[in-house]
Amino acid sequence: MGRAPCCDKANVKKGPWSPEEDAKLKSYIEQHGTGGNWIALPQKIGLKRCGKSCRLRWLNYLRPNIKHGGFSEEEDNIICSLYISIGSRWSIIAAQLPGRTDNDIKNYWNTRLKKKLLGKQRKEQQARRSSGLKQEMKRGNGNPVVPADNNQNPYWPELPTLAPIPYSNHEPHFNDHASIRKLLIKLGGKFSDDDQVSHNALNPQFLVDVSYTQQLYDDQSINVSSSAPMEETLNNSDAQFAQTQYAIDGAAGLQMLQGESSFPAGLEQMVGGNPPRLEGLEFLLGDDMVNNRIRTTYGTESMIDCGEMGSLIFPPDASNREGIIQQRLLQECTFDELRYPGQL
DNA sequence: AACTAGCGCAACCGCATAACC
DNA sequence: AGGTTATGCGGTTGCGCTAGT
Repeated sequence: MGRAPCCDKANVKKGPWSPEEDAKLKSYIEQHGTGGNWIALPQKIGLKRCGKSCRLRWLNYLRPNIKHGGFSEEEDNIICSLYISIGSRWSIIAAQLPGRTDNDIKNYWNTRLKKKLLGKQRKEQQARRSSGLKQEMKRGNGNPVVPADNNQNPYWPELPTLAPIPYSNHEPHFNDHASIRKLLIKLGGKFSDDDQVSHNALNPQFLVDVSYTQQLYDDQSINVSSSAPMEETLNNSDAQFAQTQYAIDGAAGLQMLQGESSFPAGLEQMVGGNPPRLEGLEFLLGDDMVNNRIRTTYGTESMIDCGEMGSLIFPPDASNREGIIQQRLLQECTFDELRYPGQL
């Protein structure tokens, strides 16, 4: 037996929403909320729409503070970084971009950003090829080849260094402990009272102080401890999440270490726990990268080695910093010191 | 001016999972 | 514990607009 349909398809209107329908839905939700039941909502308002459709319309279009179009370079950057780290998990990516919906980001990526990066990549490849050719000609080599450069990823476009995202204090998400906790649990998954933060903590490739995220969250520190239970840390309002460290293992974390990104540290959990989807990213990562993604296995699915991802994403000088970073982390230096070397 | 191809976006579909009974 | 229902999410589709011919 198949699954019961969520609504009576015959009596449900489809297609674009009229301004009247929008107004009905908006005013009702603004006055009464969703009532926790989207399926019943259209009947209450007298809309001939499926509950799912109402929910989508509200979330993607009618909800207050929704931004449409006009993506900034910074937003592009964040989307790219996150896409590489976690794949097409649009809702999580959207959560890092206030006012953006998953649908919007998905559309933007599929229709523009991918092409934009592809264009950049082609330009760079061309430039590299021609400069290599010139060098070989200078040396008098009659059979020029494109120079092999293991440190430099030819597929990653140069992206400007990110400034911190100016999160609004009025943004509803992440400005309370419960939301942060929810996010981190969602991202990291398994936190029990006895648990260390994650398996990453047992093998702390990277440890960073995440005090930087304070700026993002209305001055409420989220300092997640690798030595204290996650739950306890998140519940500890008195200590205001006392200065601790958080294990980072993966592209997103490394990126943060190197000051190239500005999304919350909790995301690294996902990088470690969920293999990034690289299919279709050949233009960014190169065919070899995508095809030979078997490095570390998580169950039956393979994922790419995060260290390799790191060197892919960062320019050569940045990846050389890895050793220094690890040394410094051993000395328990803070993330801010890494981000702003010599400035603190 | 008419036609067409490509693009961008809103909306739909179906699956996975959470929540409830 | 197992079945049912609601919700959330990512992939896909279809339509309207625009630029090119």
